[in-house]
Amino acid sequence: MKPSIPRGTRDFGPAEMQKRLYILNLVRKNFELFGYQAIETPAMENIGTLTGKYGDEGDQLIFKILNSRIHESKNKDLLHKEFELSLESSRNSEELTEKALRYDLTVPFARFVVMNQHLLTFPFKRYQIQPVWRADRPQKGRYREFYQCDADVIGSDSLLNELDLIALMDASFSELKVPVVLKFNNRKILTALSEVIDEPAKIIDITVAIDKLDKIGKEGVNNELNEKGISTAAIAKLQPLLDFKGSNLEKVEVLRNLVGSNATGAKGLEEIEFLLNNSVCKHAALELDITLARGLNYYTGTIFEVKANAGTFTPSILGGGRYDDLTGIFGLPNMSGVGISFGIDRIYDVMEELNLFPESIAKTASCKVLFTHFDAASQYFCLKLAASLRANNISCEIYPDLTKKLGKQFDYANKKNIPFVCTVGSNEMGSGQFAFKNMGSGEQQSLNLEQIIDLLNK
RNA sequence: GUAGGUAUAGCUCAGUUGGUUAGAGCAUCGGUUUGUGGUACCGAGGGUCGUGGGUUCGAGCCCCAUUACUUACCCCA
Repeated sequence: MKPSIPRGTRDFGPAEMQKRLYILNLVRKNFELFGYQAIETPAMENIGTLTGKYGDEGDQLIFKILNSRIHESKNKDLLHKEFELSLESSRNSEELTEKALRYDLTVPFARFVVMNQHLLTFPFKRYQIQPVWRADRPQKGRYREFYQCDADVIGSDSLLNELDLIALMDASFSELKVPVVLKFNNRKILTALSEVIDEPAKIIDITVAIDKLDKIGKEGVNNELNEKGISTAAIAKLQPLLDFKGSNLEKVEVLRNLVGSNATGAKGLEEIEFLLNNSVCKHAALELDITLARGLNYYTGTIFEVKANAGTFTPSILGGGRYDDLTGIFGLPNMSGVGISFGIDRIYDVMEELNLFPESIAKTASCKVLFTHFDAASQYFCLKLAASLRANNISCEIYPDLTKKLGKQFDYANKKNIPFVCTVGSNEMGSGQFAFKNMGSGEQQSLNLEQIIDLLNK
């Protein structure tokens, strides 16, 4: 059988993992630096936990898991009916599928908070680094299995949390040396907008259309609004938003004219101004993007999106925002939360594109010393030497196969970037002086075990 | 769902208007070198040319279908 893996999934070899871990460890370090604690949740959730949280398009992209042992069902007539119904529409039938792979980490987190509320101290700050799955059509920078690295605070509506997250994003991208634009907006503005133009029911259509402005342009947005049945008068009122270009503060004024009189709009403006006045970005370019909307349904306040600036390749590498009532659906109301999600797979792609990985990563060796030998006796002797090195916290390995060819064993060390080779034969076993070679310089000396340990611990 | 591109050795790819036994580099194994790697030289193994059909005296190459992968749109990390 020809080996293959499902489309949109990838294997990661040692070289790639070195680079992935570089990003991952840096992000994890910053999460902990800012006081977030690790949690994990299962790869699969009950399907009802996930559906309805991501918008119609999002729901279509959830990977569903077929119930096991349906062939043993006692009610096959019902199964036949459910299957036929599911051919007609995208409804979920729990008879056929009651579990699904998680689509993001935020919704499982909300579920976790509700189930574990008696154990948690609020405001609760958690981080979570796990894969998620989306039944998307893969293409450049888009995978069906990818990692999200989430940091969320729940149980606090203070805007200090937003400021802290901005600092966290700024520090992380600065350390990774990835050039970014940190865009933000506030869903309250979009809510107010839909009220001001008398189309409150169309808020999602409006936000989705506006979000596409930089891709399809003003006319494209207007066409889409028109197709969604938004009135001409309402579209006319939106034009100042689509036309405007200028500084962050000038954008605030445009918004004030548009939605300042609306109570929700005024609140949104207040929040935006607070973030503009108090956030500190040393690396990222902070930009109020009044057309940023984001597809996920659960956001209600601040929304974040970070775009990498890698020439023509400018994928969105982080998303996030505030959700006021995500736990309400699970029976715990009044729990405002805010969080962000680093997309490390795309960060990896950007860093590869811009050559941002430190060179030292490529040279990382599997261990420090390789023991080479000639026969079973000398190989066995290496076991004791290896144990001594490891007891001194020096990583090492013994060439596992028996071969008379030293060259082959040296070649192995060379290919694995192992910096030192210690050769053990009958002479060495007798004298306790080992042939110890530095693979970089080619220099070789005769040392006893103690001298080797001293040299490597320097 | 819509539209393009690709499919030849383990990997990356050549392969002329259709012509005899389908090639290269890398990788693997062996040798030059039976106690020393990177460089060099010599040699070996490894392919039903994605699959099925068609055109032709003759198909890796042309035509049709099909599958997989990939890119763009939609949406998103």
